[in-house]
Amino acid sequence: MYSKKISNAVIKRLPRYHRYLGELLENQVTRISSKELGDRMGVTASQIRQDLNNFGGFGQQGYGYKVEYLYNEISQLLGLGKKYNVIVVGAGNLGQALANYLDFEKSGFVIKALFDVNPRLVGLFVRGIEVMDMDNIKVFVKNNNIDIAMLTLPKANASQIAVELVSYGIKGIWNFAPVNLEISDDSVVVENVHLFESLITLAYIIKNEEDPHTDDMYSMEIQ
Amino acid sequence: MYSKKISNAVIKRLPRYHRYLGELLENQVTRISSKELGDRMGVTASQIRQDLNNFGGFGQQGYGYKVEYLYNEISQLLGLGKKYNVIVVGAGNLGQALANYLDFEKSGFVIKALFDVNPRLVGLFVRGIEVMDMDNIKVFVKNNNIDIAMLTLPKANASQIAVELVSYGIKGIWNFAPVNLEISDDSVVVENVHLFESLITLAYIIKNEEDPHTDDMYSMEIQ
DNA sequence: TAGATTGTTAATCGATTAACAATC
DNA sequence: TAGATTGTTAATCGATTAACAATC
Repeated sequence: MYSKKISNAVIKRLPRYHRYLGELLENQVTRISSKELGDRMGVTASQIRQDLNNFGGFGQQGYGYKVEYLYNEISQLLGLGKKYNVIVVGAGNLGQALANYLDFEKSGFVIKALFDVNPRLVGLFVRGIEVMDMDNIKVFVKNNNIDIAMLTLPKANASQIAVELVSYGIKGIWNFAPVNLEISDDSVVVENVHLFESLITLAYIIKNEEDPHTDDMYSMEIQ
Repeated sequence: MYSKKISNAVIKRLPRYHRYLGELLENQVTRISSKELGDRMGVTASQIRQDLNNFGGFGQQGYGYKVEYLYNEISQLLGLGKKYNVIVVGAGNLGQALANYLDFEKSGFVIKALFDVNPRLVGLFVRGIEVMDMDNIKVFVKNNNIDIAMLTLPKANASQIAVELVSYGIKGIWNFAPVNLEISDDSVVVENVHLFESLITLAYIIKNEEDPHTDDMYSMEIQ
């Protein structure tokens, strides 16, 4: 069966369509054209139609798109409604913040445990979820069918632990450590969130907008 | 004076070059060719040379690049070494995690205060930094020359507060709220960090790699 | 039916890669 | 000098936008 490759650019836009459609739904909007949705989102109608047609024809000529139907279709595409078992590796501030973020749970990302090497943290409970010693991670991942690890470790340990996690059968790593994980195994998906680089980029653009030598040439479009 | 527009794609790669060069420096590597740097980073030598030549010729023919020199030049380009006054707006888990992240301070992003509406949080100190009542934000921003606001508010309040901050003269907003801030004012730069969308994207790719109907067609390249 | 808007093909634009003369 | 590798121009590739026939 042939199916064409979906570009990463398109995939990254899907959650955003989903979010906007969710808002329309909340506001009792029942139908929308690609033109109007594009105007609201700040993208072209063409792009929306091209993107959606990677996955199928969800609209009707002369009418537009049914908001609820399209919302549900995109939910399906994204796999929302599926349940993912998650661990948080590194129970510092960021790890705890992630564990406390309830919206993940609502969307099917169920956090099963946190892990840390720090004995002061081990045994604590964050929102009812236990912080376990890193030594237990292997057994835990294997016994609890863990799909995704949220990695909030310091740079020094991140790569090694990531490789271990992959060997225990984890399917995805959401990486907050400031390293690019080098994992040869193709069965794992890595998504890097380099917060620091994001902040530096922001500062760079501020700096150059202020700079009187340069024209106003950096757009504020981002993400 | 003419200067050509630097594309966003290039700007977003600069911090990554900076990071790799920093690591080379730590390992006492003194020179590197675009070929070897590209191999390490997983990009083409061409891309590195093209990117750098947006800003000037930093290398020498037949030799390559001096690591320390190039590192310093990119630091300069990015404005590292400059000092930015920062506030964290929303002192929940994520806000506190950001305030605790020392690496920001090291790089010149000095957090001056946190703000929250929750009276339980107001008056607390996070790493010696006071959590203040949101009512004080206007005066504080104006009196303390605040450059950047890290916004970790719930969706409902984010847009309104963002608009206010802009009116108080803030230059950049690092937005963690799951909304696209609509700010017409061109003098402010917004960088959105939509963590939830990032996680959904990860899950989507996992799902489709597993799915036996589709070939292995989603690359694990990300960011 | 007439008007609107899709799905889809074609044109454009921009970013990446390749090639190579310049030169250290 | 000969070899290596840059800076830069040209070619390719992919993503975005425009156009329009199909059709609700």
